[in-house]
Amino acid sequence: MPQRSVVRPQLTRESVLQAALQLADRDGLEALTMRALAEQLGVEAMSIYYHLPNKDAILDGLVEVVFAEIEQEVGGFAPPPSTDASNWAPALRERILGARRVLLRHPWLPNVMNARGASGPNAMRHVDGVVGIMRAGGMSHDLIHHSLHAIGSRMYGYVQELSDDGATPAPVELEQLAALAPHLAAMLAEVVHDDPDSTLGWCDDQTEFEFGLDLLLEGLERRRAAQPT
Amino acid sequence: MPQRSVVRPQLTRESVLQAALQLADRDGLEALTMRALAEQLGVEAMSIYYHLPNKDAILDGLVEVVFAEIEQEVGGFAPPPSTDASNWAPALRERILGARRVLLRHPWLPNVMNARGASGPNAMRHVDGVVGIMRAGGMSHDLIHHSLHAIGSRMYGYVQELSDDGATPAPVELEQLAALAPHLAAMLAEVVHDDPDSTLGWCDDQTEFEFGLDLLLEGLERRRAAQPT
DNA sequence: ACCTGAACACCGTTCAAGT
DNA sequence: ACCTGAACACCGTTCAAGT
Repeated sequence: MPQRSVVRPQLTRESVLQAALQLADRDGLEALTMRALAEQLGVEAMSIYYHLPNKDAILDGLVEVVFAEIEQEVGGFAPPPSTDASNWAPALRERILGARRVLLRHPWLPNVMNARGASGPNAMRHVDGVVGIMRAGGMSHDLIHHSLHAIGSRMYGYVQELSDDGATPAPVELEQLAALAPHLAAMLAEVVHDDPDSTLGWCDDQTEFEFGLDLLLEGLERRRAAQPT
Repeated sequence: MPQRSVVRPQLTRESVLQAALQLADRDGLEALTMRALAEQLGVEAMSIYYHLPNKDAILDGLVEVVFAEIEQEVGGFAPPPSTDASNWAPALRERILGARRVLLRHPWLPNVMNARGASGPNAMRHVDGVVGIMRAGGMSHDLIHHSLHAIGSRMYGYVQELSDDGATPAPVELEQLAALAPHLAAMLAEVVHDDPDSTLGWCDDQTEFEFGLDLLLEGLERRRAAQPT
């Protein structure tokens, strides 16, 4: 007699992730243990493993769930149709502030991304939208690439890097990516093509660091010179 | 007969931190456990607790050890004597790149700072030097304050924020800080004074986020407009 | 197919005990 | 003063077993 299925709906991947999200939002990331999560679900800890292979899979799933929420918040990842050279920056600004509004609801997520990365389809499509906005603004793929590094910590609410893991994608993977994130795939194809040496990690971290740093220093010097004396 | 004191020098706070640094550099942060650290020292795990109260104290100690290394690398935290409005930006650039060179030798440290903060005396004096450079360049305390937020992730090799914990320092603490980090203390005194509402967390995170974001967007727009067509 | 219980190999840490 | 050993309360996870 499946009486208990009346009081406790059904354990699924989705219900586990939903409960994990609530638990982390309420009590923080360190409170998200398999045992605490099971208790919240009214189930034994080991039951979770039937629906998700391990805790890392839960964390990866949470990142994707939140990026789905970001997609809602910004009205879809596609660049606004009217984006051009005159308004790409405000469009990107809105996109990034929208992502930030969501991340402020889940302040523990940047730490998860920092530890586990954010390379699921939703996260990829988010980046794709940002690339699309810059592309519509008339930026070269090379400049877009540098820009992604420069704004990375802002995009993800202060996290490490975009993807040091993002070692050179094999051509096959790049084809798969193109279906999901065409702007991003086009950028990668061009950047990798232009610099074929960079087979292990296609980004020169030092160059990217200095690019972003100089952007900030230039802006600060302008602010300084504009100060009332 | 203290024979073993010949083969194993003496356990001290410093030798524990030195071994912890080596262990983290070699095997990563997740390999730094009390038991593994004890083994590296040729001692039982519990012996460490005689010299340091707990693991958090070890992590805090490591942050300070690395900031001492940064002090060496940049030739002292004091601003170069010749710093003025014409060269403050290159001076700050060198300071930040020097810190980065050290952090690249200890790539696990940003994660420690992210989790534990960096509020020891050496870390404070590092920030003090940065404030001093900007001050010598003729920036107002208010602009310096915004600037610190904007370059925070670069200063610390991509970490969260400067100090959300840095809630309003009590006047007494501020006096103590002045002895260690006079430029920083002067800035805090002025900024807190100007905005007395901000008794809980003297920074408007949203404002600081947008300040840094706009700095980047402006710079990127200039780069875009300068592209060859 | 879905869930459970006992057990294992780890953590950081307390506490009483050794020398 | 300095170090040890056993034990505790946690982790994530394996594996055989239940229904």
